[in-house]
Amino acid sequence: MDPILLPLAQKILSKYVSFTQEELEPLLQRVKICTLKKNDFFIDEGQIARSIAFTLKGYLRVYYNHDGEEITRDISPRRSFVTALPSFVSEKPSFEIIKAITDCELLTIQKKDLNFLYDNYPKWERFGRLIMEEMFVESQHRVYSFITHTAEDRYRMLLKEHPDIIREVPLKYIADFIGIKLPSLSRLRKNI
Amino acid sequence: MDPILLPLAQKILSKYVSFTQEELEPLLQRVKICTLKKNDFFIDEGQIARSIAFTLKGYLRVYYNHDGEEITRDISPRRSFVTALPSFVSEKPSFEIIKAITDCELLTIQKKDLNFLYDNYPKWERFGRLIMEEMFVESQHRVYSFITHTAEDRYRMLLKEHPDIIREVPLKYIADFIGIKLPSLSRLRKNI
DNA sequence: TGTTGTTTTTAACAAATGTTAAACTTATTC
DNA sequence: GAATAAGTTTAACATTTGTTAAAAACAACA
Repeated sequence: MDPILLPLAQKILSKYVSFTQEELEPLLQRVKICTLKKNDFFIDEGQIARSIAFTLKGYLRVYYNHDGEEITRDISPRRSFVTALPSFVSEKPSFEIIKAITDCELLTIQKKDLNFLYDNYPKWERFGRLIMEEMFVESQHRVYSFITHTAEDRYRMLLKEHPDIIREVPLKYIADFIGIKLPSLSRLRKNI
Repeated sequence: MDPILLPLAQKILSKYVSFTQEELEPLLQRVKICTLKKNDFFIDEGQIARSIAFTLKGYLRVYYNHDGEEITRDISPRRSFVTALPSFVSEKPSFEIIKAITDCELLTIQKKDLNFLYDNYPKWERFGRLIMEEMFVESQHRVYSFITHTAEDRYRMLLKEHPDIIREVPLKYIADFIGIKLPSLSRLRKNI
């Protein structure tokens, strides 16, 4: 295990539950660093999502095929947890596809290893619950943004909260992410 | 504690984690039945969301005030978990308001009691995690529906999955829920 | 440098949704 | 049951977004 991971893991995790160095051991033994080249798949369609990733570098795109079109649901910012959750939870083939937009560096853990942690360490189960709560709140926030705001508002918000995404991710994916088509996004950008 | 609750609780919960009668005791001691009249608040703006509800009868609406308008994010179907999660998680005043659309009967549990269960029974912590995972998947599903489908599709889907909601909930809330204004919804309905 | 492929913008027209206000329908209340 | 309130539809017009295809800008690479 890369020794550089210890302080990193402590920093990331301390937001949710504080772990001693010892308590982190079971995680550090199970976590792997995974690098992806641009356009590599983290999870392909029909695969079962057996692991969850935390992004260290680069951007992933979560999308699915619908009537021959790729519909992008999410663009992972740095330092966020990513998986095809419906497949991860149900252990059924994934309709969602996760692909590297740029070269990526990820921390990953297998579901079976995560379950081992859940089964044997209550603190890790708690961590899992808190992560899910946070992701759920974030997802609700996104639902609000569709109901409350115009596409232009959503673009401005993204620009403000994740300027790095707008710099580094092709606009066609960003258009999808804010729920409009590419030419409409181009139009908006003229007013900004 | 109402003795009718035991089989009910077992049925609801067994979907996630199976509990023996004994294991259910700590929950049953803490859960309360709460009835609301139409237009009563379950959580009002500025209040801290100290409890979570499970709907037995009736419909709740989750909304917030934005520029003098009420923006409805969610209409709770029967048998679902409802709270103002950002406030519930952070213990800060809620911007979300939860109000009874019809007379309601709810099962509720206080956050402090839930935390007691989490702290003392690993099975309950697991239950909490699984619920959050499910709610998160459901919320992602909703994000997809905004990105992928037209307002008409969303209305048809609601009609198919929750015809009871369309029967019993005023259309102005439903319009909000599917992300359009009331007159637009009326127009759609003509084609259906 | 030139070539190729990708990304982004633009334009013209079509379709969907918003806005406002009035008319209509259905509940509720006295 | 008349009066009032609440909920829904309609219409006319404004605005936003979609669709398609072409042009322009940019990047990657031989």
